Amino acid sequence: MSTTTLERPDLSIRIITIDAVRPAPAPQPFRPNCSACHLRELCLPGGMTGGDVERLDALLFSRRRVRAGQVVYREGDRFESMYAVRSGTVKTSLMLADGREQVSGFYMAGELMGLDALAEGAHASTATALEDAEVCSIPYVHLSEAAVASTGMQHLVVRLMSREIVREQGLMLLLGGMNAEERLSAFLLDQSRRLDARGYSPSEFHLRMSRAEIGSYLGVTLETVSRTFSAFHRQGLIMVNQRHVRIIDMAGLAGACVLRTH
Amino acid sequence: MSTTTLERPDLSIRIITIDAVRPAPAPQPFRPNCSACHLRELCLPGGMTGGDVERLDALLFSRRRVRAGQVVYREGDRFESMYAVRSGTVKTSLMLADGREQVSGFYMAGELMGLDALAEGAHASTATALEDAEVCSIPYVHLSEAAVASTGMQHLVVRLMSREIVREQGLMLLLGGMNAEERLSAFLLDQSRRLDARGYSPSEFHLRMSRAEIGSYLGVTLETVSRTFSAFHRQGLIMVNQRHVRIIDMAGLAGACVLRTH
DNA sequence: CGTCTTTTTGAATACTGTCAATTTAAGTGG
DNA sequence: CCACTTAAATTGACAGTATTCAAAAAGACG
Repeated sequence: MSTTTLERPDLSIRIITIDAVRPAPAPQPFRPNCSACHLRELCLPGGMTGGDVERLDALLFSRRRVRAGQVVYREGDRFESMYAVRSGTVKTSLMLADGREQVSGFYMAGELMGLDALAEGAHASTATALEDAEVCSIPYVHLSEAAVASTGMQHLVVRLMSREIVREQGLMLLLGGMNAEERLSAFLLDQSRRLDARGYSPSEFHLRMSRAEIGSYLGVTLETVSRTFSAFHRQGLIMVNQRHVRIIDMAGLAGACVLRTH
Repeated sequence: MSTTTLERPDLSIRIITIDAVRPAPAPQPFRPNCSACHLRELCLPGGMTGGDVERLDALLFSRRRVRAGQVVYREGDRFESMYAVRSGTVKTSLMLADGREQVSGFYMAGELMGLDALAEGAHASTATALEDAEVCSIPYVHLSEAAVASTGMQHLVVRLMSREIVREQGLMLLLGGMNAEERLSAFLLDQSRRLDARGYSPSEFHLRMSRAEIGSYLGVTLETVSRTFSAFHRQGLIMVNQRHVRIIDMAGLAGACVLRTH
């Protein structure tokens, strides 16, 4: 097979800081505020009025660096904060009875994690950074207090949770009624759309997750993921080299996503 | 195959009322109150303090009868109310691009539907009664106003939504990593547990949904559902005759539910 | 009682998982 | 910088499971 050459405009540069040799320090004293954040439109404050954004700023978020492979929160941890991804990519996963890992989501800049924790007061999944990342920690007690004062804040929380419910419904459809090609094309189109919304190229990107993680998320084996990538390549829909993907035929890929007759 | 005879303690009696021949009347003037409802513990008020239950009573719920096959709300309808099932069974489903129906949930007495509507202000699924049923309609504007006054009410909504997220996560695990036998045993055990919580027999019950609906929900074909029922019968785990199920070996059925190695 | 729907069952096919080997990339230490 | 080790991805062969197509049986309903 010919070696596919792709530009790599999105390779992250690992910044080796002093932190790497010091023992892990306490959360950094960063006090980011939402009104100045470049993710304003995508993240929590999206669609909020000025007054409510100021209320968000008053919640004393803290920002935390997470290195590739490190955990943001762990399944079973007492619920204290929700987390917004500021940079990098994070996966959430559940540990199954037999010790295997089931990936339940991938989160990009501006997306919120940890909404499944409110039911039981403990996190229902584990969040792990797939690359060096930054997350904003949103203390729930503060958010909850703010919601008492402002209906805008109440609706914010409710809308975010409802959005998560709808997201999971989409995944259920995918897992319930699609074959391997449909699953992978839906996955690639979803990635493309979300990267596009963040100002990256929708047609050429670098996947931050392994074949095994994609497979777990999509409910197929890593071998099937790999084979399906190759099949798309042969069909001229994409160019793929390891984790680098270039979508050649966006419409064709969308066509592969039509639900099968079942 | 031998005909399995089962008692049917749960056959519903169709009450034919005058309503059946009159044109559909406006929602009945029932003003049920939560504090007197026998579903108090299972439903919205579960775990609430006296004051908050009184606030629920003040929300002016209305109760509505729904006949088998009728729709409670439809995908795309503007979101005005959430619904609690008071009696009967309701399914929620989504219409796929190719016209097929994908079942996303089954709801019993005390369970809440319509939480997926808050994100977009429109219902994301259609709720259809599987048998004659009664639902309580909970106007969201009233609930929202009550939440302004009471943190207890705020937490109620948030907890309910989080619970729905966790429910869907469980379904994702099922769809993502289980084979047909594991799916059906998980389904039967879930039905058993929920019927048990409502005071019905956990070991013998009447399914209100068709094989096709079960299959859609579990992500397999109706033929596979039927075959798997027969297989469980042969294995001595259950007795099954059409929609009547008696669980013979609860532990054995739970054993069939262990996640496969994948 | 006949019609329609639902359920069951069979046979053949297609798809995906499993096992195994190879290739490629990435990381480590001399 | 290179050899070595480890991990990730690809590919092939085969087996197993679920789907598809088809037909028959059992209920439901007017």
